[in-house]
Amino acid sequence: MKRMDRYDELMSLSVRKGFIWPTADLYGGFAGFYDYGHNGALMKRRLEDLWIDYFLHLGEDYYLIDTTSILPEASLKASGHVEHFTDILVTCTKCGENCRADHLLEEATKKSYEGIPPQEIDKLLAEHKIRCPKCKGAFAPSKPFHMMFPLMVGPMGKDPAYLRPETAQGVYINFKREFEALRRHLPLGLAIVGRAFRNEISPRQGTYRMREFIQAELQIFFNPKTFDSSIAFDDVQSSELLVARADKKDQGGADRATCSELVKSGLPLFYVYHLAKVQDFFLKELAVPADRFRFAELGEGERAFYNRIHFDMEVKQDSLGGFKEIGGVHYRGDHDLTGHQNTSKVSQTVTIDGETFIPHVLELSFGIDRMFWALLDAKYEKVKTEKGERYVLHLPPKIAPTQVAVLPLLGKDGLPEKAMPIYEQLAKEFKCFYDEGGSIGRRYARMDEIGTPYCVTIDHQTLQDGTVTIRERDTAAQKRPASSELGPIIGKLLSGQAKFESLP
RNA sequence: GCGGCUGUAGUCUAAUGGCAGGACUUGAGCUUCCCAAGCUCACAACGCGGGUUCGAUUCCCGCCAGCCGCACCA
Repeated sequence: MKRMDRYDELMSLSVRKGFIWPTADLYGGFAGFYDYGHNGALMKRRLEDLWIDYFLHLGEDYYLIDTTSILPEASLKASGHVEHFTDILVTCTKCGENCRADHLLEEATKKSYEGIPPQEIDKLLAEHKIRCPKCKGAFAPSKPFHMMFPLMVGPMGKDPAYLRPETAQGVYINFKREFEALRRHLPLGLAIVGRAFRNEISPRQGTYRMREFIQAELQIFFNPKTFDSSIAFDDVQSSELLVARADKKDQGGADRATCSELVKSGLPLFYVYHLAKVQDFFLKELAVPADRFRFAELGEGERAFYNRIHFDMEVKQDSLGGFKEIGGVHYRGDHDLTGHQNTSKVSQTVTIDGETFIPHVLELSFGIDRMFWALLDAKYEKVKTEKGERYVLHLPPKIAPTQVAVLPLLGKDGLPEKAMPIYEQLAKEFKCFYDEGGSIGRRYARMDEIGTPYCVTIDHQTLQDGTVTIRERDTAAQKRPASSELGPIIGKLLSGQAKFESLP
């Protein structure tokens, strides 16, 4: 299927069924912003909960914290964002072309102008006689373009601040507090699931590049000399990872390499271990097909200067034209804590077993909205039937917005009266949907399309012996337990403790 | 941000300088003993603003949004 056809198909599902749509589309939309509807909000919440449950169990001292979306300028100066998250743009007075001033200077002089002060730019451009690369026109005075949204806080607006461009800084500036509160243990994991904001020049491709988006990030603080020895590497050493090294990732696919092989190739043991855990999350928890997942290594010139090692998680999405980044695993060294120590003048060193050092950071960073969309792309399937075709959203049961539907086979003969108490009972425990309108096939199809994993049907036999049918979404197979056992059965099916085919 | 294309019910689409039509969906009812069956009825749209015109969904301009290409994405 062509990319846009698939994209339109998914966006149509999203809009029709209450997953996601453009913010303020009542007013024509708002580029780079999306709202979640009732199914989308539930699914997103479940995805976040699954992420939290999985990643906080990677270590003993791993916790969720929650920090503000607005940060004072000083903290973002220390992180480098005020300086490096700004592009100096110059506009051609003749053809209107926008260019990055530092790139023009670098091209002309072959020197780096990373983070050059804006007031220097115009002078330098004039000195080197740089003109528009397209039409040779002259440039208007340069303007800084800030990827961060600036705010003026307080009644006089005198306190400069920004909407956070990433959640990570909330963790770094709270590290010392949590290190004390959690009684000076390393490794220490601190996670945030929350919103981040970037004033993208050109938001495109739906939820792929948004101006307000949700990150799930785990920052692991550790002693680089001892971290490897605390890792249970035996658990993963023979696991195969799907990896595209920097020189090969343009070819589109991925190679399989065991964790041991990757360590032999020079990657740190702790780093490979966490790659394995991240891959398990995608393949086992989210059930992304193996041929749609890979780690893509970022080479020297592609990664930020402070990232010593950087692999992105990528999921192949037909709606976006191939493998697209969902998140990254970044070994950031002591860059962040050192930066905050230098600016705040508060020591970020720790002393453990007589050794004093600044902890290193391994960052596991995920875009929730991107994962959300990738799941729709990977799981929404057109299925041919005898009479035509229908759509099934094969979401993992843990992520499905509605978990079970209760459906009387007919809207008469006392079946609704029998079904209602069953629904009320299940609704105490699960997100449960009741529907008695229209043919049973139509109601199954409706549930299939929003990914409801199980449907319970009340028929005439129920009136006689109290049994009901449970129908599984992906196979349409049915089982027939007593209605009194439904609660425990569905609970086990949803949590993965029981398999449908092994039900009696 | 630049250039090109586009914008009609929830979705997909038709036509038109003079009452905007259909299909699917949705809702109500009938029917129906397990996978979008059938019948009846109903709800529901010209992205926003301005201009030309007796009259604009249609032509023109601006804006917004989407797509493609470029640029951008520490």
